[in-house]
Amino acid sequence: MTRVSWQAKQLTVGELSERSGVPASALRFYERQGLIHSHRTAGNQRRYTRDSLRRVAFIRVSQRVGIPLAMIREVLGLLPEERTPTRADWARVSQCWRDDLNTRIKQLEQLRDRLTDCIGCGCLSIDICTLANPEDALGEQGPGPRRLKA
Amino acid sequence: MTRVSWQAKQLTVGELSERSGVPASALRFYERQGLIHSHRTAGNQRRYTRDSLRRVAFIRVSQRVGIPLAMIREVLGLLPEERTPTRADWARVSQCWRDDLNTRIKQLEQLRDRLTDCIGCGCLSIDICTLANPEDALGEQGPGPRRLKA
DNA sequence: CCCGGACCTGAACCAATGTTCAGGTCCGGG
DNA sequence: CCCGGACCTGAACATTGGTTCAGGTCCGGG
Repeated sequence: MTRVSWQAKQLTVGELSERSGVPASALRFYERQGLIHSHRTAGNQRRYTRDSLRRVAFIRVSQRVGIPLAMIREVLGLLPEERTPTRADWARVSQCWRDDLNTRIKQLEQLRDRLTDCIGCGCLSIDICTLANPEDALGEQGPGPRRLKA
Repeated sequence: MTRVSWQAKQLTVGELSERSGVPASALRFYERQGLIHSHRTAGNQRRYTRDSLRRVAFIRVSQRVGIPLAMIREVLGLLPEERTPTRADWARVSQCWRDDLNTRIKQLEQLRDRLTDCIGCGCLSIDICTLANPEDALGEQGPGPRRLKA
């Protein structure tokens, strides 16, 4: 049981892909975007440490919440470099989404509660209705697709 | 007060844009995509009837909920042709999003409740965690950007 | 009747999020 | 040592939801 010989198995792209359910092309893309990292074998092939699994999982979960990759990259940047992140690290990072998540939930609930009223009652005539004029809450953010704003 | 002379004022793109807060370019885009309709003056300029305001409002609200335009177009197709939609019509149509909205809210709540647990406790090691493997609920839908799935 | 501002069209472009492909390299089991 | 499957890169393409631009037309107030 020598320390050195027992290295946690490094994963190839294919393996990480299969384990995470994320296509290898997407993994390479995430890497180009700086969301995950790998080191290379002598033959220039990617090898991932096991915590990449958790990073990838975090990415997908975050995307489900509707967070764009750029923002995910930012909070992933909060994880310690050169040290395998602990549970506390992950908890701290995932805490980042809680407020966002709560805000989103509240917005959707408001929307649900007002949708029928608003559209049904005729106040969806713009100008008045906060549903149709949410600029205050959302603000302009420049061009490009906007996922949860619009 | 002749019937014919009193026509509800038709809106130009610029007016509809200003009233709705939606850029004229977007309105033309929606029209190309079949989400709104106009008729033309002799000089080929667009004129919108007033209920376009409500259509546009509905589109924006729906987008806020995260519905893609294609789906919005479909439910707008449920509105009566050649008759100004009544409140009941609108209510019926907006009913379409309620289930979706409730589902989304439930998913987000679940996500919020499990996020810290899951990531914090280490079960975000994929394979096991329903957060990271939501295929059952979401399913594959082909290529391209996926907004709320991912 | 004229002029400037609003409007028209089609094409090109943007950004996010990936996928696909061509052409070439690596690696491990027999 | 060899072969087929996995991997590499860079470029091109896809999709959603628009914006911007060039080049030309319309329309209404003076």
